[in-house]
Parts: sequence; C-alpha cells; structure tokens
Amino acid sequence: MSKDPQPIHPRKIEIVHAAVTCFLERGYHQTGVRDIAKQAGVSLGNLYNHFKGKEAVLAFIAEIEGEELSEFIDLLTEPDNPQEALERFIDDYAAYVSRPENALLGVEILTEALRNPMIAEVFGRNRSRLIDAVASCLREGSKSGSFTSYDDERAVACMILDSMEGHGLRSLSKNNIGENAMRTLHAFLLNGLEP
Amino acid sequence: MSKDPQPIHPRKIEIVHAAVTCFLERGYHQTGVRDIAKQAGVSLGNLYNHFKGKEAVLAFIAEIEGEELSEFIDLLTEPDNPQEALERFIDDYAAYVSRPENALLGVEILTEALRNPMIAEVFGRNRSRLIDAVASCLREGSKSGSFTSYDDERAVACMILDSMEGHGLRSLSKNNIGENAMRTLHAFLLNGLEP
Amino acid sequence: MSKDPQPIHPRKIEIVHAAVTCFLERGYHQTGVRDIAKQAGVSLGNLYNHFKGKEAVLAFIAEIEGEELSEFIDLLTEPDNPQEALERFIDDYAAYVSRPENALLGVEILTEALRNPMIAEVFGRNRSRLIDAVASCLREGSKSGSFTSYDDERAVACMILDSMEGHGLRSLSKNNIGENAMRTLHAFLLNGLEP
Amino acid sequence: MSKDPQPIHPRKIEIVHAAVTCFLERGYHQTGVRDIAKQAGVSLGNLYNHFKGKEAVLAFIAEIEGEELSEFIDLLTEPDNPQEALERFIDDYAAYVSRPENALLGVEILTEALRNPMIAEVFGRNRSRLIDAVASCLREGSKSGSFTSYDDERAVACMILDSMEGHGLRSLSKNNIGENAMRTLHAFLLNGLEP
DNA sequence: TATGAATGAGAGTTCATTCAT
DNA sequence: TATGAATGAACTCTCATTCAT
Repeated sequence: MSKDPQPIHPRKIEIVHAAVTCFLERGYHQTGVRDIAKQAGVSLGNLYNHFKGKEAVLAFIAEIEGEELSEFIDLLTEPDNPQEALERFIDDYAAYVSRPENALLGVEILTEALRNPMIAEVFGRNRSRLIDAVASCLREGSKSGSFTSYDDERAVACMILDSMEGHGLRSLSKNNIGENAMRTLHAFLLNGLEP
Repeated sequence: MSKDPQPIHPRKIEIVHAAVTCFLERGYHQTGVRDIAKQAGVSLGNLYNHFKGKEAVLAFIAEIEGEELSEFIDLLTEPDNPQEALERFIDDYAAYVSRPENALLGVEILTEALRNPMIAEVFGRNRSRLIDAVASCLREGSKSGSFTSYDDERAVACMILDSMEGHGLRSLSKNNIGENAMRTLHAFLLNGLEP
Repeated sequence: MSKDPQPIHPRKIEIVHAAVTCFLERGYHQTGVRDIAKQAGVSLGNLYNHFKGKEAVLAFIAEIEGEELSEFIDLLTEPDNPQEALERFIDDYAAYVSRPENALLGVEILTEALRNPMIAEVFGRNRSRLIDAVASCLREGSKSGSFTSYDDERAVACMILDSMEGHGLRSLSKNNIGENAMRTLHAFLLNGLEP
Repeated sequence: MSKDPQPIHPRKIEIVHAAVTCFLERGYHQTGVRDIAKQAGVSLGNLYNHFKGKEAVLAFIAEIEGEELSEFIDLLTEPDNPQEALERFIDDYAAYVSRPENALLGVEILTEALRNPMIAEVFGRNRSRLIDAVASCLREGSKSGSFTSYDDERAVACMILDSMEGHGLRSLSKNNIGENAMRTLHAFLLNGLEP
C-alpha cells in the first residue's frame, strides 16, 4: 500500500537510468548486465548490491512506469464530466505512448511479462489499474448518458488502450502513418462511444 | 507475386515447426539454436544447411505467417458487400489472433522487428498488406454508404487490427477478460463505423 | 621417380586452382573445404572424390610448387659457368619469389610443414632438391675458382635462398623496401662469394 | 616510449605463458582458446577478462617478443666499434633465433601478420626497429671504413636477419643442417661486408 | 563422377552471477 | 558500499568429413 518509505540510493537511480538507455537501444535480452553497469559507470559487482539481478532491474522499471500512470488514473477517477475526462485522457495518453521511450519500454515489458512471472506480476498490476480507471470512467459516462452503454466496459477500455499503444508503437518505425492518424483515432473512439 | 519455384525441403519444414514450438514455449531470445535442432530431431550442423542462422528461421516463420494472411486479405478485397466482409473479417481474424500460437508468435515477431532489420522487412511487408486490405474495404464501405467516412482509413484499419490483436494477447494471460469481450469489441467497432 | 603416369582429371586441376586462390586470400587454416568447393564450382562431396581431404589438397599444391623448381635446378646443375649460372639463378628465383602467390603459398606450406608430417614430407623433399642444386653450383664454382670456398656450401645455399625468399615475403607488406633492394642483395651475395 | 604505467595482472602473465606453450605445441590456429585457459589453469570466461580475444593474446606475445629485441637494438645503437657490435649481434641473435620457442613463435607471428592487421601492426613495428638498428650499425661501419658501403643498408640488414632466422627455423626440422652451418653463415656475412 | 544433406565435435565469445577483497 | 576477477554454462556458428542417392 505504502510507497518505499526508505529513500532510494542515488546509485540505484543511476543504474535504472542506464538500464533504460540500454533496453531502449538494444532491447532487454540483447542487453547484458555488464552493459548496464558500464553505462551507469558502476562496477559489475556493485550493481548486484542494488539489484538482485537483471530481471529485478526490469521489474523496477516497470514499477516506475506504473507510477507514471497515476496521473492518468487520477484524471479518470470520479470525474465531474466523464466525456471531457476521457477526451483529455485520450490526448494525454496518446502523447505519452507516442514518446519512443515509453512505447519501446512498454512493449519490452509486455513481452517479458508473457513468460516471466516476476515481470508479469508488476505489469499485470499496473495494467489492471489503468484498465479499471478507464472502464470506470466509461461506466460513469454511460450512467450520465454521455456514452453508449456497453456490457463489458473493461473490454472497451482495453480496446482504447490497445489502439493508442499500437499507434505509439507504429510511430517508431519508418513506415509511418499519417500525422493526423491520431486525430482519426480520437474521432473514431468518440464516435463509437456516442450514444 | 510468384512463390518459391523450387520445392521446400521437407526437413526445412520440420525445423520451422520445431522452431515455432520452441519460440512459443520459451520465446525467441530464450530459445537456442540447439534447442530448435533437438526439437526437430536434426543435427545442429544440418540446421545450418537449411537456414543461414537463427534469425533466418524467424524470418521464414514471419514469411509463412504472411501467407496465412492471404485468406483474410482475399476476404476484404473487392467485396460485394463491404460491411458484411468486414464483419466476417473481424470474426475470423479475432479467432485467428485468439489462438495462442498466433498471438505469441505475432508479438515475438513484432518486437524482434523493432530492432532487427531482416525481420522488420518481412514483418513490415506483411503488415502493410493487411492494413491496406482493411483500409480499402473501409473506403469501399464509405463510398457505398455502409460506413462513416474517415480521413485516414489506414489509421482506422490499424486501430481495428491493434484492438483485436491486443485482445488475442490478453487472452494468453490468466487475468483473463470476460468471454464476451470479443463481442463487445465487435459491437464497438461497428458502432464506430456506423454512418 | 616417375611422374603421374595417369592423366589428371581436369576437375582436380580446377579444384587445385580454386584452393590456391583461397589459400592466398585467406590462408590455409582460414580456408574451409566448402570455400574451395564453392570457388571451384564443385560440390563438396565431389571434392572428396578427387582429394582425400583438405591437407591432401595442400600437399598436391606443394608437389606442383616442387615441379616449378625444376627449371631452377636445371639451371644450376652441371653449369658450364657456375658464376654465370648462379647469377642467372639469383635473378630468376628473385623474380619467382617476388610474385605474391609464390611468396604467400611458400610461407603457408612452410609453416604447415612445421607440424604436419604429410606436408613436411613434400616440402622437405622439394627444399632439399633446391638446396642441393645451389650447393653443388657453389661447389663447382669454388673448384673452378669463381667462388670462395666454404666449408658448408649447403649453409651458404640456404642463406641465399632465405634472403631471397625473405625479400619476396617483405614485398607483400606495405612497409615496402626500396626498389633496388634486390639489386643490393644480389651485390652482397656475389661480394660474399668473391674469392 | 613509456611502457604500461599500470602493473600487469599476474594472471595475465600466466595466460600468456600458457598461450606460448600451446602455440608452440600446436600452432596458433590449431590452438583453441579453451586449450589456453586449461593450460593456464584459468576459467574460460576469466581469460576474456584479461584479453579481448584470442588474437589479443597473440598480439600481446608479439609485444613481449618486441621487448626482447631491445637488448639487441641497444647492442647495435651508437656502437664504439660497429664491426665488433655487428659480430656480437650476429652471434647473440643467432643464439636467440635458434631457440625453438623463438623460431616457432616468430614464424607463427609472421604468418599471422600477413593477414591479420592487429598482429601486423605489432609485428611491423618490432621488425622496423630491429632492421633500423642493424642498418644504422652498417651505416656507421661503412662510414668508419669497417664495412663496404651499400646503397641500401636496410636491404642488407633484412638479408642478415632473414638468413639467421631461416637458419633458426631450419634447426627445428629433422633435416638438420650441419652444426657449423652457423659459423659458415657468420663468415659469409662478414665476408660480404668486408671492404 | 557427382550431389548436397547429414553429422557432431569444436570454434570463439558472451552470459548472469558470485565472491574475496 | 564498492570493486573487478572468477566461474562455467550457454551462446551462435563453422568445421572437416561421410553417406545415400
């Protein structure tokens, strides 16, 4: 429930930053622990003083990513105007997942979560929080008549997230989609929610 | 346009099957070339007689996956009834991506394509074909008045694919979504396309 | 004593040429049997129909190199004028070992002969023939008063050969020696032999 | 000019010794990195903590061989009596190259230098130093009237080195040359230099 | 003769992690 | 906390050679 009560050693943060840099550049599996240590300017042995192992570093990153979701979740929770809140969320989250580091790290964590329980645990927790927040906003909106009512709001929430994250991922490759793709996406989603 | 004129050596197919099995079980990077050879019942050296290397195996798998898309593309191309075609596609493609092997392999190939040019080339080609087919179907539908018209049909197409594939991926994890999630998805998409 | 009575299969010659090309380019150990077969445009299996193995190819090359020495040996054997013959030999052999293919192959065979008995046998036999020829010429020359007499003509012969071959080897690298180095060498050798 | 300021890890030296032993026994290409590690009593992974790779080990050996040349170079540099210095050098260097380990390693390094730039660099540097020293001694000697003057002292220097090293190489094989060959060589060289 | 699939040992190198200092 | 030497299994890939066709 409570966040880390004890302050985080600055070295640990440096290591995480280095790891993020490496994972973005080469990917999780292609990155060696040595690479991270070198990038962080830390000895190999000392890295293991701060993290139990390589996957603990990724788990920590996933944890941090989870914290970054809080602002989105706040936006969606108990909104005065669900439609306005959702539109704002779509714009903000689109901007978030369009930053390459977020898109890349996100897919890296997702794929690792598919087989690595330690990562799956953190990833699943974060994911649930976000889906719940969007779903609850949809429910609020449908109650107040702003949105069509759907049986399974979580499914719709997932779809919204998937499509935005998919967009973010696509913006990484050269076969880029038109600039106003996001606008179209936004319009489509609202259109689908219109009562 | 033309497929490989020379027949594919049966051993090559066995190796691919073995590789798929391994990649599904452990993931691409966690699978060793030895694992594939052993699974295929083939000597390590002989594997290299059939494939230039590990990534060539994955590229070949991606190629095969691409061929499997053809039936979907046929479905969407020059349809008599665009709406019917799209609905049919949504159902069929949903079933396709809900099979774990397709969902898992798909994300494996996608993530590898992010950094591996050889994989990116095959993956990008396949992806484009599918997006184009969906987008062209949307365009036909909007011309005939079945669908709302969108500026950027490819963006909508991507969204449709992303949301279905995201669903397929989610169905892998235990935190499963409700069974009728797919139905909700279907409804939402059609709702968004309704003129 | 007798040369190959049976004619050599033309394919065998092609393989040898290919092998020479490869050995020059990459060196004996860095060249694979596959490389040779590919270079020769011959199947891997068929190469083994013509040669017992990789080292048999090198041995055959060494044999051929040995045959090329015959003209030099003829030059030196029972000469009318030993001094003239030796000078002619020095010029001709200098030209021979200055051709990169001869210099490179020579050192390749020499080093392999250090540890490979099969190669050592061929190489040693060739070497002896040449040393003997030069030594006998020196002996003739000293008898007729053209040359100083040395206790050990074979040692002098070796020295003459070594210095010329060393020169050939050096001409391979960029740190090239002056163009008239060979002339200096020639002068020095004759000076050392002058009675 | 300055040697490694940081001390060399003793393990590194052990590895080099082991590598020398292996290279002498089997040759550079026939020796595996595992062989070196085993011979050194070091784990395979740890060898790579001390050397970037196999060729780095050979380069290091070449470097050490280069350092051993310093005493010869000192002998030849600014000598009070060039002739005496050269004669002393010929004797000492003959003894040096007649030790099997020096002869074998020398030719191993030479042949590797033919195609491996990393080795070529070290080898070429060492070689130049020695040639320059001999050539400068010859030049001094010719100025003081002890030696005949030659246009290209470096060419003569090369010849002297080649013939001695060739002698060393030959002393490895069973087809041994007479014991007093070296004496003959010495006499010949001085004879050729006599004014 | 000719083919190229098949073999499996072995190549050089990197891996995540531990441990003595 | 901090270091980097040490480990040995695992990595991808190549090797010379054989064999069924």
